[in-house]
Amino acid sequence: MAHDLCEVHGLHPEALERVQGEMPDGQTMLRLCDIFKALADPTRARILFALSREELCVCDLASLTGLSSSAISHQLRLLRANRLVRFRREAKMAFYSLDDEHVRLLLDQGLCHARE
Amino acid sequence: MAHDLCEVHGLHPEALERVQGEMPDGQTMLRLCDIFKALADPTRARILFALSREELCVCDLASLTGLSSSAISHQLRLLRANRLVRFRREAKMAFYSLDDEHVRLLLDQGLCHARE
DNA sequence: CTTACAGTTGATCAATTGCTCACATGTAAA
DNA sequence: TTTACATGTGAGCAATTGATCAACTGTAAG
Repeated sequence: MAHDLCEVHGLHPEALERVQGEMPDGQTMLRLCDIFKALADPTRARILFALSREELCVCDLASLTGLSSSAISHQLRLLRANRLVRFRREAKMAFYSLDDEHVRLLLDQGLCHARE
Repeated sequence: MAHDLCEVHGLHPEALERVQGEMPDGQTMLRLCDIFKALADPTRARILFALSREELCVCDLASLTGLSSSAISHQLRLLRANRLVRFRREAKMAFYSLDDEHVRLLLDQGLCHARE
């Protein structure tokens, strides 16, 4: 017996208990991952970077990325669902922009790290 | 003709040009996405959060997450490949910790946003 | 040497994901 | 009203991903 004891209790129970106490709850963790997931795709990262500089419509973003406006629309839907972008309608067009200053901060911080 | 003109040139060429000028190059973008990808999974997010508080071994992380040490080892390999964690060997154990203060900042910033 | 065990690794498989395609919606010019 | 066109949406498909399983490695106690 005593098999897998390590994986059940861990080798450093005191340290584990400290970490457990501060660990965010499951829902917060999922929300956190959703935010990072939104930033974790080249297309969406380009979209968000562009919107951090200018308010743009779907066509602009399609042109910028070289993808179809359908593809962009799908991604914007996801970004809207995560409340990372908001939009306003004007005639036929939909103008998108960042919903939150936090997003810009995350992007810039990530870029800073990406460039070492 | 003049079909798809929108998707070729965009509707706001001046704005597009401004954004294009500041857009990070492809390699930087991929690196950026790799970093965010590493943070975009609940298991890895938990691992990174834990390591942001304590130096821990694979067993500890397995116990913390309820996953096999194999699963954890796979994820740590990925995190190592992205230079987000480093480790030192001591007898049979491998102690992991965050490789970079930037990671802790990104995590905390993300959490701040996740909690609104 | 033998055993135990922390850790690593490659194969595999189900689930997720990002795009395309075809079609629907809504607005405005002709 | 007809037409053009910016945008949104559901289905489908190929590629990616995260876990499990079954090995294997290396270290240290007996």
